[in-house]
Amino acid sequence: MRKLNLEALKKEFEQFLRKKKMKVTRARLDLLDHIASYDRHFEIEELVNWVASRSDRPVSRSTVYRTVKLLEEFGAVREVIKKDKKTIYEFVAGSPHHDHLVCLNCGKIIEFVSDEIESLQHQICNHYGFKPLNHRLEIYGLCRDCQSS
Amino acid sequence: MRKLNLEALKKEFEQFLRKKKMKVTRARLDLLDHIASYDRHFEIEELVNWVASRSDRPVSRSTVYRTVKLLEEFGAVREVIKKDKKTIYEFVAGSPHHDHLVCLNCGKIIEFVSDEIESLQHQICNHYGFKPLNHRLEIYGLCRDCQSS
DNA sequence: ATGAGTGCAAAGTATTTGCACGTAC
DNA sequence: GTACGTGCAAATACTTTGCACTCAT
Repeated sequence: MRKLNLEALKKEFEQFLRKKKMKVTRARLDLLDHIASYDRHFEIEELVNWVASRSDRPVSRSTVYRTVKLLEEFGAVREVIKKDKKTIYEFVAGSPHHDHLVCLNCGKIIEFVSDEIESLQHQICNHYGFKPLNHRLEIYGLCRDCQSS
Repeated sequence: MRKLNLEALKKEFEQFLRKKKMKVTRARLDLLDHIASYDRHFEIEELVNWVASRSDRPVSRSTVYRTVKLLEEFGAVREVIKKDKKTIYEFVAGSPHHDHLVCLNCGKIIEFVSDEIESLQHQICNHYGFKPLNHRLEIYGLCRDCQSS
């Protein structure tokens, strides 16, 4: 599956925190652990419950919000879409950049990778003198299953 | 600029409403008018104020929310991004599909069109048996001006 | 020891909704 | 005249924040 050394990632995160003069706390490391083991798209509420369910050290909703934001900055997590009012995130450390097909009927999310699209994007940015830091491509429609029914 | 006959668009919208057995009201037509003349990215709050500022018939925030949703369904408006908690829309009737470069520093939005990317997207959808209805590509980064400063 | 981190409850904010009244048909 | 549309205020629902306490350094 994911070719990622979780221990190494945690060490990097600790360094990231130290560099920002922030503290390496149990809640922060625990959350990175739990998000990595959840290993798919998640929303804050799910994460709060997931943590509560598999550990005897729950983390408060506020801290989850604060830490997810931090992990986003660190680069281990990214925002996928805002669906209704909720934000859906994904754990991305160790996996290549990818985009999404989102089924409007069943909500399924299919990931795909396209180097050609990535490279066209770079051409476009060059043309505008724009420095890309991040991007997001989502295609909304109907997945195979939902088309038949 | 925009090659669009506003009167024709309004007629189409009226037909759209009748087909849905909805009423053709002053608020609905007025809003289409105002959005067309605003002619750039907008948020609900801006639209409410814009309408209030240039007409003696303001439209309530609730009706704006309801009507924008309707115009989205009709196809004259589309959601661009959710920024913070707000949703940013754009008027799209009469203009070709395009995507966005969003400057993270100043908030500027640059539009671009790429047929190559569109066609690669179709290839990907075919591969997954996915029927695309709609898509959204945003590249976040720094615009030319914000890189220098 | 000290200040940053955490949990809680309260506040905030974009959006939605119930209801009484107005208006298109 | 009837039912749908509108405006208002209240309700929602996700997210943020102030504050007192706890913990990493």
